Amino acid sequence: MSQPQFWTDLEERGVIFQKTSESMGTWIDEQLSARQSVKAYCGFDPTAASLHVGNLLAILGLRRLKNAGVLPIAVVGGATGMIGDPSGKSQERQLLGPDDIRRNVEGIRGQLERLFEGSAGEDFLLVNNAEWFDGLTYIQFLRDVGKHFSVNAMMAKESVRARLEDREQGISYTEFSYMLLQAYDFLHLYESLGCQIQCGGSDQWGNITAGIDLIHHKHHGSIAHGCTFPLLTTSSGQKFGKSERGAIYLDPKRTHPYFLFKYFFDTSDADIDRYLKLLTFVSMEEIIAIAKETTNSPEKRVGPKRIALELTSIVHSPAIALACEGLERSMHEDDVDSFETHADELGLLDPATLPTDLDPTTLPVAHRAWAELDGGGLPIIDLAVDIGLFQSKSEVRREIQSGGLRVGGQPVSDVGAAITKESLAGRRVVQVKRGKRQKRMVVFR
RNA sequence: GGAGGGUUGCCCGAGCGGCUAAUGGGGGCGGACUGUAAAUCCGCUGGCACUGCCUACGGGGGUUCGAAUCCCUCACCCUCCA
Repeated sequence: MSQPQFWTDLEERGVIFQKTSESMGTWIDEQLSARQSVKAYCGFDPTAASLHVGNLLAILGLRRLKNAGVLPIAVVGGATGMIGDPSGKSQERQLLGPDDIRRNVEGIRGQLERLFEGSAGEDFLLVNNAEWFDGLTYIQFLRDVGKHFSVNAMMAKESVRARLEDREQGISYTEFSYMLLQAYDFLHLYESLGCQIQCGGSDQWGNITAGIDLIHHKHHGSIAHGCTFPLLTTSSGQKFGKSERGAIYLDPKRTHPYFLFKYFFDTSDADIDRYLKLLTFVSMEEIIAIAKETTNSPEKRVGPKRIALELTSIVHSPAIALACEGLERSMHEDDVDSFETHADELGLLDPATLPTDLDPTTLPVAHRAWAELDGGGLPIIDLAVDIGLFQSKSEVRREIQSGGLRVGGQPVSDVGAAITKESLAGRRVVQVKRGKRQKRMVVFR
């Protein structure tokens, strides 16, 4: 039997890593053609009040299904988040309190509405599994759910086995029980909403199949499907979505949009194709064209630029994406006028509109008082540390000695050099650059 | 309960009385090359008031002119026996 177009596209892009059935796509198609509603859910851990780029693949995966006519359900693990999923974790997890979780769930809601381009309750559903776990007693749970699981089978699951074999870490009974909770989520969604599909990261496979087994046990002849998305890594083996500064959040109050833009803009050639396929809605034809363009004239950097633009648009907005691109170009070319325009668009120019609570070292701009240039001027060695480009003055000295520090495009050769009003030649902005990539615009006012 | 082994810089891992801010590898940063990519080669990689001083080899104490290196003690981890 032939696969429907949308499913073929998913497979071609490599979005589907594992699936419970070869005919999953066809089944979805049949249901939709018969005007049956199809629902698919994916769980999100409320470990922080914001999602991060590591969650994007799953969210966009759900959105692809949504585009095909499936109703997405995002399950926020308000209850299970209090337990901690052992999958993919080598350490026992720290437990979150109910207040933290409640706050985190609220933060995530808004982000999902933006990413699903709709409102919760209509275009997609957002549920918190605390709703059905809070009233459930332990005894009830063991009778209704626990009875259907064999410990022997549970111990064979990869997520558990890895921890059993690790004598240093081990696994607590709490985390061992996690898969039952997630299985129950699926059962509950099946019974209450008729949800028949669960998807998630590839580390969720064991939990997903546990849920399907539970549904089959409770409802003979029922149909439930599951699929996983591939584990996204960078070609250099780094964990996707982690910068040296930590996780990259979708919340602009935690991670400035420009930082997110830059993260994707720095994508290496080897990852371009995969990222375009998995993280954007750019068509396959266009992806092939971009690959060709990258081979022919790599200096245009159409691939990385496209990835950065697409993702910044999806996460924030097309206008912000364009401003980021403009800012990046002006930073690269050290074009002060253009920099001021774009920095202003992003609220980076005026200290009053500057996003607060952000790690200043992740921002492309630093603000200093004009008066600091009085007298002998502002010593570069001090400034370079203050704006977070270096951790110590010794580092700056070494950098100067190896010729990697530039101010206003000019290499600094003297360790004792200072910036003065005269050296700025009437300007109020100057670029301080460490090597080729780390740079910051210093604005004096 | 008994017997051993271990804890070194961001990570791994040498050193086992002075020549050790501490070999080597990884990572990170810079330079060359290039396309704001990757690979490769070269250099740097505790701090400061930087030809010097301070801090550092799990914590504390001691021996010694001098200890990461020897002794005592506390904490944590591992292995074997019961």
